[in-house]
Amino acid sequence: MPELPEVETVRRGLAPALEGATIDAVKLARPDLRIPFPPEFSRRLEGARIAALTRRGKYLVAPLSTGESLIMHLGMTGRFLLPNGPIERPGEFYYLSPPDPAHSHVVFTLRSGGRRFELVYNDARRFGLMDLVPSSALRTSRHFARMGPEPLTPEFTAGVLAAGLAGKTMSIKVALLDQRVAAGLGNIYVCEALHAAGVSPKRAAGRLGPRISDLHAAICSVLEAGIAAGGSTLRDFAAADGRTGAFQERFAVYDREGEPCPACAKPVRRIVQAGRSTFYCSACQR
DNA sequence: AGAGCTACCTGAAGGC
DNA sequence: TGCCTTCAGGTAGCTC
Repeated sequence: MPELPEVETVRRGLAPALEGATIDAVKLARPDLRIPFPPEFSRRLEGARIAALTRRGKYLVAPLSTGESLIMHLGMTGRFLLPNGPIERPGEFYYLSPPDPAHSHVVFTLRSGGRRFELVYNDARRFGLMDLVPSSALRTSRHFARMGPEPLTPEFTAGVLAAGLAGKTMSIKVALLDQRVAAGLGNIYVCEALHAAGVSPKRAAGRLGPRISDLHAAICSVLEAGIAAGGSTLRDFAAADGRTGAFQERFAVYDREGEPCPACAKPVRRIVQAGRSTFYCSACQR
C-alpha cells in the first residue's frame, strides 16, 4: 500500500502523539513480521523516550533516548492505529473497515503528558518489518546502506537521477522501482511520474537523454501532490487519524486501464513489467 | 554487475 | 452459494 506520500502521511499523523512519548510496554503477538524482531526487542524499547518520528524512503525512523532508533516499514498492508490515542475523538474507528485483530502484531503502550494510550501495528500480509539499530549507524544499516537519494530534498537533482540511471538497459519503469535509484517510489507514483513526464515506461533507463529533467520534475511534483492530498487510498489505506487519502481520485493512469488518458483521451493501457502492472498512455508517453 | 524470477503472506474480487 | 484463479501499494535472495 504505502509509498513515500502514504508513509509521509502516516508520519505526520503519528508524530504529534509519539514525539516526546515514553514507551511503557511492547507486546508482540508473534516473533516476526517479514523478518524476525531483533533480540530482546521489547526490553530494548521499554522505558525509552521517542525523540522524533522521521522518514527515509518508505521507512519510518524513531530515534530513541537509548541511543537506538526504531525502524519501521509498512510493507504492503501495514497500518498503525491509535485506538484510544490522543486524538480528538478517541474511540472513533478510523478505518474504512475494522482491521482484523488477528493481524495486530505489535501493541505499544505509550505515556505522554500523564496520559497512557496504545499504538497498534496491524499488517495482514506481514510484509512490514521493525528493527532496532544504533542511531549513529543508521546510514550504514542494512536497510539504508544502499538506499538512493531522498526525493524532495536538495540532494535529489536531475543530475543525481541521471547518474543513478546511467548505463542501465532495463526499462525506466523497472529502474525507478529500485530504491537505490531514488528512495520511496513505488508502482503508483512511478506510473504517474512517467505519464506526467511523457516518458514511455518501456524506454531504456540509461537512454533518457535531456528528458531526464522532465522526469526529475515529474517525480517531485507527483510526490508533492500525493503528500498534499494525504496519500492515496486504494483498498484500505488511511492516515493515523483515519482520514483516507484523496490522491487516487487524481491518478492519470494508475489503475485506469481502458479509461481515457486525461491529456489526450486515448485509452490507458496496462502491461506487465517485471511481474507488476504498468499503466500508461501510448500516445502521450514516448 | 546486471537482470529476471521466485518467495514471503493474506484477502478481495472476478469467473464459472 | 461456492470453489478456483488472479491480483495487490514491497523487498530480498537466488540464479544465470
